[in-house]
Amino acid sequence: MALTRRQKQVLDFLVGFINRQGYSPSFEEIGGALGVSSLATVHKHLETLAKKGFVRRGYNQSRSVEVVAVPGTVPFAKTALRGLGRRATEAGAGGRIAPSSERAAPPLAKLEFPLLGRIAAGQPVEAVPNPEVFSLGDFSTGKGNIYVLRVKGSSMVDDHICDGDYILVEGTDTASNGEIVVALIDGTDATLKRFFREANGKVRLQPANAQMDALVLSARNVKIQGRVIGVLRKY
Amino acid sequence: MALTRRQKQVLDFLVGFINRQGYSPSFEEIGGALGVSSLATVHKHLETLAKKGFVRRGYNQSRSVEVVAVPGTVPFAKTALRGLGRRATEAGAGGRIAPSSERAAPPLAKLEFPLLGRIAAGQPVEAVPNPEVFSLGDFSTGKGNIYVLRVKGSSMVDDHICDGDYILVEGTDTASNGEIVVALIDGTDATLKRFFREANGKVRLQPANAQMDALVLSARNVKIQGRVIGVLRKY
DNA sequence: GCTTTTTCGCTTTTTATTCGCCTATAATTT
DNA sequence: AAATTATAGGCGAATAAAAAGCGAAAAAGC
Repeated sequence: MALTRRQKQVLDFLVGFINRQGYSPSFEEIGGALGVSSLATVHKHLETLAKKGFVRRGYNQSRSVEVVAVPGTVPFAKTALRGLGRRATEAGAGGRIAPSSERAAPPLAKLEFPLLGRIAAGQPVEAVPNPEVFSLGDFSTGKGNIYVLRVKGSSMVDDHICDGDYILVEGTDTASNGEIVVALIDGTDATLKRFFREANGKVRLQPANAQMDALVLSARNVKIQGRVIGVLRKY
Repeated sequence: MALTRRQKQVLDFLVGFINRQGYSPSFEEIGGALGVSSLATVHKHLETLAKKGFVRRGYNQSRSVEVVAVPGTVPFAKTALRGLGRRATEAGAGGRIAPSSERAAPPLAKLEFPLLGRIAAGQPVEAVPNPEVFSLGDFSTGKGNIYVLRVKGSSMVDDHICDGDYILVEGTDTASNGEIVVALIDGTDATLKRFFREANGKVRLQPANAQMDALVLSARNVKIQGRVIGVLRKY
């Protein structure tokens, strides 16, 4: 069943609120956010959303709204199938990734978004016939433990990795030439650089920043901690 | 059954609108976009599309159009059920096309990764005590529909958005000065630029690329389709 | 006792339906 | 060839229904 504009606005607010706060808003908060002064109206909206199956809540229970579905991509193809098969590997291989697994999962973190097409100059974005789905699962390589780091500093700007960006790192202790790695120097300093193996047991850690010089070090002083498999940026 | 040119135009508009807004357009909006002034005509188009099986909607229900098929699209069951575990049964109950709204509860797999800390030069990465998690849900703003586009071309490189990157877009028809937007020019060309409102009803669409010039256009020729809220890159 | 949700009428706004009529174009019949 | 019929596309206006809104009072939960 489809949503009206207003219903979609309500649902969007719920998703956002719950994702940010970790709990459901009260009727008054919902009304406030949407410019609705009557709780009756809010109530009606929630009932409709529940009837349509996007939301679930307990009768007479405060702040009990859970979002159970989000209207997705138009001609439902391939959705929801990506990135799931590999989970087991990732969870099992890791071990040292911290307690995130013990945390209660939020009712619905929106993990996937429709990939509608390409943007440049040319066709309108309308009418992409077969939207795929983009999800964080697409980053899983199946090879190692994956974690996120926040980038500080601008040693990789020329590679378009900026201060404040998040990098997705796959834990590994080896790397190929040219890969961007998280490396530990002398067991104490972690750094983000491009990795190159040089002659006679040396490695070169090359920043992507014209202002900075490469580090050439003896291989035994450098421990690869992981390689960068993705970049995420929030505005 | 095949579509006429006009019918295809209507369907294309519906697909685009629903993907971008997350809800169905009203008859008036459809008419407006296609240059049709009579609601009767819109109504007739939707009836034909429904009769031909491309669209489904409820009698007398506002904004209830759902697109169930797009010519050139392989139906869900044929493409998707390949090499999957329990998800297959869950998602494809009966093998029919599941309308997005009926999609079952959120995938339990949590596509979240621990946010271990900051990387620059300093502490080793291991030792961060209390990792937060990073998930795509963090991008939900609560304000609009979110979708992903793939970037083609380098009009935004100076803002570190590169060819091949994915951008997360929040569907909206307004924007503030300086925001990166997806804009539709003259109803035909979609483009990615920074948005600035100029004097006397003009807007400036500013690429972030020293080689390119800004476009200054009359506001009515520019339709904002969304604003960029994030960037994703895979290596 | 205090906060939050439910329910009741009732009003307004938004949106869909339907009716009659018009014009092209393509296909069929005379 | 001319006349006829069918079909797609179109117009505007009247009508009807669903969606969205209000305030206040009752009920339920903590």
